[in-house]
Amino acid sequence: MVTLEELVVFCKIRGFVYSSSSIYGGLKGFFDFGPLGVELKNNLKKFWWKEIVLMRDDVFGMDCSNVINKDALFFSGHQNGFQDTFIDCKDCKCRFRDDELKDNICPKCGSSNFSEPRSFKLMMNVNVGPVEGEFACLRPETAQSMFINFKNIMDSFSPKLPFGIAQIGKAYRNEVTPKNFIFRSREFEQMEMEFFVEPQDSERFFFEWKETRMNSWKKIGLEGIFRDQAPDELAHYSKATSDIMFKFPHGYDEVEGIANRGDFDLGSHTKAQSSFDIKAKVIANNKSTEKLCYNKDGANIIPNIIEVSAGLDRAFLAVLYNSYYKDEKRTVLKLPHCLSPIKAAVCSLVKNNDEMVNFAKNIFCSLKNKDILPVVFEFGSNIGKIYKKHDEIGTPFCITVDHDSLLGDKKDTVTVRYRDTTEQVRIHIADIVNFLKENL
RNA sequence: GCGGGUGUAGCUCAAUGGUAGAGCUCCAGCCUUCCAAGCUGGCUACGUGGGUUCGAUUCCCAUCACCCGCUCCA
Repeated sequence: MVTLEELVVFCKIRGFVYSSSSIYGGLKGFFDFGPLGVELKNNLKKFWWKEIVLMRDDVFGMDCSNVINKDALFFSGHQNGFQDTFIDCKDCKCRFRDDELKDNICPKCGSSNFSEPRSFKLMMNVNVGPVEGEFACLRPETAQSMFINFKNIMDSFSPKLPFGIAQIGKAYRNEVTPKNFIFRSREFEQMEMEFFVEPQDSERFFFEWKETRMNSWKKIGLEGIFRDQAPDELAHYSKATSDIMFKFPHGYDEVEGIANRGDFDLGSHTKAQSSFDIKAKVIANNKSTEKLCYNKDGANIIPNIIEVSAGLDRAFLAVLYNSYYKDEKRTVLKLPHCLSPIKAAVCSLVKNNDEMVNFAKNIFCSLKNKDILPVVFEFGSNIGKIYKKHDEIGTPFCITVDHDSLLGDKKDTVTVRYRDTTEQVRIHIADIVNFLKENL
């Protein structure tokens, strides 16, 4: 199997992922997606959006701002949970939260030789407006903006439970240790859906969504395993969480979490909390301006939430890793066709024949006009090299114009080469578009 | 943030206290009827900043990035 190092090099030389700000030495935990990377990423987003929003009639899509009001993160529990002061013992190198230290003596070694207290802020603050000072945060997850838009969706669409709100977007966390390439970074993209249900239905929908999500990944060739979180590792909001894990160079790891969040989120962000029977432990809220409830048979209830939350960058890495195939002869990225960054390459067998090159160029233009995209035009001095390159980046089909295409009984035909088998078939140029539409 | 390791071309790797070589890739040209062919020519590197030294890619320090381990991962 391919190692992470090889995959990082592959991503760089083939234009999938570069480290951010690389000509200035890079920036830890940040990455730039290249021309092929952005196509693959967009294809993953398209696939998810179709599964979660377009093919259902009970999920509303949104695209919320990346900057979020600090109050939202205070009442969500993030502000308190993710800001700590740490002190390091210089003698035994252990780290303690400042509230763990009594009498300035290290519990491990008894030393009192400590570093200065250092504040760890796991959320990224951002200065909003021209006056200096911290006024807002970059969101640490896309979820909160969907919870706090609950009332807006209710007002605009009057949906009946159960229904969902979905969003794809960037989130930011000051991870202490970004690692494993794009697996853990400080700016990342999430694909999240919050599904609002009646409280008594929450367990049923939790299990239903687990199955739905696992099956969805299978459609793009990812075989995952579940890992149910133990009670003591659950996040502060969660009643139950199950992770879907895929194989990575560093082992199986989490790409998506399915969580039963109970009434924590709407309970946290609603006003008039005491007028509801909120089961979760929430912070008393005196700032929210709206009741986030649902009228069921004349009674106002707080809906429960089942969350499906996937890491797009992690899915990207999982797809690359699990599609990467290498033997003595060639490297092939066996991507599902719907994810391939380039759908087809139109090639001229040789480049010192203007008629052949122009013939191929015309096919290339016609494919573009028929919306077969992205498609590229190739005329090198060695057709084998062109095939090799497109095998590596996962292009499903190479369409090649040769001498037979120009005259004789095979005039106006081309060869189509299959990425996965290297087999070729000869088809008439009038059939290319249909062939691709049927096979992509 | 701590401890350990690493840093020479796009990639893989050499050499050297006296300003660096190769293979592959890439670009241009010639040639070529299908899976990294050949020939000719060409571009490109000592992570960054200081220090020691007549002179540093080489020694020292710092910094940045990457890897391993710890802490962390809502």
